[in-house]
Order: sequence, then structure tokens, then C-alpha cells
Amino acid sequence: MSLSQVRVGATEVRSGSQDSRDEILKSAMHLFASRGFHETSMSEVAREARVSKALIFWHFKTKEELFVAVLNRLLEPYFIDFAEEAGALDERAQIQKLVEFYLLFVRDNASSVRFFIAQMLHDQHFAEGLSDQVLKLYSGYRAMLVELIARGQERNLCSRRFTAESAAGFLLSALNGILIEHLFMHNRPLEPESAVAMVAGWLFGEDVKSDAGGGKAVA
Amino acid sequence: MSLSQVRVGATEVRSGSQDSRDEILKSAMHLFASRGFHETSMSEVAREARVSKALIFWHFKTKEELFVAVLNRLLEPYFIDFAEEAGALDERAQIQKLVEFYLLFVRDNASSVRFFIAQMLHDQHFAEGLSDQVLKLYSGYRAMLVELIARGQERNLCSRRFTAESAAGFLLSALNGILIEHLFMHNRPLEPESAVAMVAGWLFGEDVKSDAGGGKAVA
DNA sequence: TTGTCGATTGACCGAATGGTTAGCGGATGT
DNA sequence: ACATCCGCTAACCATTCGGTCAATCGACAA
Repeated sequence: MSLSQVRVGATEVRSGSQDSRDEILKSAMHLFASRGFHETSMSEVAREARVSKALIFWHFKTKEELFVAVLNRLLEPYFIDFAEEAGALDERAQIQKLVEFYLLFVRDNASSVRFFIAQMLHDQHFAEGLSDQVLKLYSGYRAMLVELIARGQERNLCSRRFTAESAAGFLLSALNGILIEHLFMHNRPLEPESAVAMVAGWLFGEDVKSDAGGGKAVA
Repeated sequence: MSLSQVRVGATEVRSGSQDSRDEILKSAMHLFASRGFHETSMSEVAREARVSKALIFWHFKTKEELFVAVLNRLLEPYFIDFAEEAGALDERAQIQKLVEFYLLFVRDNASSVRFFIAQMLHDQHFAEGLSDQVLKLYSGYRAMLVELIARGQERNLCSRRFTAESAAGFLLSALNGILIEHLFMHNRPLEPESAVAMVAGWLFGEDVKSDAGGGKAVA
């Protein structure tokens, strides 16, 4: 039925089974992410994937199994390696790069970030396996920040007013706060430059000339 | 049936109707907040309130109507007046008080805060009416911060490195970040003092002696 | 041709859902 | 005594849910 039923790739021939499985996953990903688990029915997934409901249960034993498959697929972009970015930059530039990386990532993946946060907040039963992976990423990121700040302090590149752990914790909190502000005030485009400038002012003791961070005039 | 069916208060007699309505609301509040809207059935609410399901539909036309009643009741504690706290303190003490107020509030109301955030993130259809009220509170808080910081800058009490709007925006982001960190790492008790100390160091340019903010050792 | 096997489907199932309805008990006013 | 209205319920309804099953279709092997 599908036009791409027998399609030849560079190295492999996709079986029709993998094809339909993929389309089911795509539809389920879209529906679960936009409506949530309980509000999405298997019939909807089947209709959107133009496939019979029974076929979904042939690929995935239960609705939950389909859901975790979707979760894992949604998580894939999170596992890119951000350690390579190091290069030969000094600590200060690396920290700024790391901050910018965080902000760009949550901007470009806003919908899945939103979905994961909602999921982890709501349904801590399902979220447990998810939390483990996300928190692992999170503490990895934190560890990089701590180490960079500590090295920056040794070389007198950034402020010593706080311990490296304190500074990294506060900085991460600020980033997360910017994230949720971005998730709620969906109008604003989340420009990383302003936040990076704020961080620079805070951590490196520089002056900030223009209005960089605040925004949203108060009525 | 209920023991408190005819109970005399100081000024008024509670009709049995209001009594059962209250018990329904209480049960619905508990169930909606802990499981969410779609995962909570009217039969469950009826059972927990020890009331027939039909009675719920006699008090509230639809499930949605019950839900918004619950939302409004959950929102009540958020409307306490935090303007009175001003007193004769200087701006610096007022800012610290405001920050402490925020943190104490989210600590004491963590479950409903969690619920509201999850709700607003997930179900933007229902959340719209809710968002309006929450965002009104939020921008009110932000406005107070901006004004306090601006006055503090005029009197040279706090750093002029940023505009008041920038500083308030960044500070709010940091607070929100601390909030979500508290919501996720549920083990830690969210001590406001450390965060207040961080803010002081950042905004007033003081040194911070001990490890105040970071926490969570990295493995 | 026949047989096997993976992929796919329509029809079906019991359970649970949100919501309705007819009616009951008991206060209250007349 | 009677009618009326409020608070309340058991039983019911149509629909949808996650999940199953027997049967089919097409490809490939013997």
C-alpha cells in the first residue's frame, strides 16, 4: 500500500515491517507529545499512521510499550556529545559556549523539552525511568560547569566570590529559570546573547551596558 | 447521613448541600492534583467523597466544571497580599524578604505549584484561563522586584551593573530555576537562606564565605 | 501446486468512561 | 393533610477504551 514499501537505501533494504513500525512511531510521537499519554488513544494513532489498530499491537505489545519506544526516540537528540566543543578556548569562552549551547538546545527542542518536563512533573510513575536518563545528562552538564568554573577561578579568570559548586548551581538554576520562562511566555524568541551577557557580568565581573536580560515591560 | 449535616457556625448554618459540595471539591482536589484530569474518573471522586456519582453532576454540570472549581480553590492561597510586608525596611531588606517569601511559598505549596506547572505545560487549552491568573500574579511580583531594585540603585544600595529590569528578570529566572530544581530533586529540602545569600552576593556585591548554593555532589 | 511464514486487517470483547433519568425521603409552607 | 422543592441515589445509557482473534494477503521455498 505504501509507496515506499520497497525502497533501496545506500546500504540496506527496508522491510515493509520496519516501514510501518516507523510510521506508527512517528504518529505516536506526535500525538503523545502534543496531547499526552492518557489523552491519546490507540485508534487515533492508528488513524494518523493510516494503519489498523491491530497492527500497532502486533508491533508493540501494549500501549505502554509504544509509549516508552516514543520516549526513547524523543530522547535521542539529547545524547549528542557536547564534550568535543572544548577546543583550545580558555575557560571563560568555554563557559559561555556551554551556556549558549544549553539555550540553543532548549530553543530548538522546545516542544520535546516541554513534553519531558510535563511528563516528569505529572506522572512520576512513568517518569522514573525517564528521570534517570535526564538527570544523568543534567548532572553531567553540571559537572562540566563546576570543573570549568573551578579552573577559571584558579587562573583568576572569573569571580571567586562563590565556590565553584555554588556558582554552577546558581548558574544552572538561572538557565532553568530562563528555560521555563521561555516555555511559558511562548511569544518571546529566547535570544541567548542577552542571557550570556548577563552571565558574563555576573561571573566575570564585567559591566553590562544595554538592557540585556529582563524584557517584558510591566503594565 | 453525614454527621455534620446540620452544624451551627459562628454566623451561619451550613446547608447539607454546601457540605457535600465541599467534600466533593476536597476529594476532587486531591485526585486531580495527584493524578491529573483525564486520569481521574468521576466514579473515583464519588467514591472518595462517599457520595453518589449523580450528586456530583447535580452540583457541577460537567467534569470540566468540577475541574475549574478545583483550580480556583487551589489558586486561593496564591492571592495573599504580599504588599503589606513592606514595613519600614530599606530596599535591600525588602528584596531579601521578597526572595525569601517566594522560596518559602513554593516550598510550602510545592504540590499545588507542581500541579499548576504541569497543567499549564501540558494542556494549554484548559490552562489558558489559568495562565491568565498565574501570569498576573507573576508579573505583579516582577513589578515589585523591578521597583525595589530601581530604588535600591538610586540609593546606591545595590549593584548598577544591570538595569533594574535586567536584574529583576535574571533574579526571577534564578528563582524559577531553584523552584524547578526543588520540584525534581525532591529529596533536598530547599533551604531559602542559601539562595538568599547567593542573591545578596550577586546583587549587593558582598562576599559569600561558605558553600551556599550548589549542593548535589557530582559522582 | 502446496506449504510456511511474516505482515496486516475487520470484527469483536469486556470493562470503564462521562452523563442521564426516574424516583425517593424529608423538611417546609399552607 | 397535601403539595412542593431540595438533596440525594440506584440503575441505566451510549460511547470509547485497550486489547484479542481468526482470517487474509503476498512472497518465497520445496
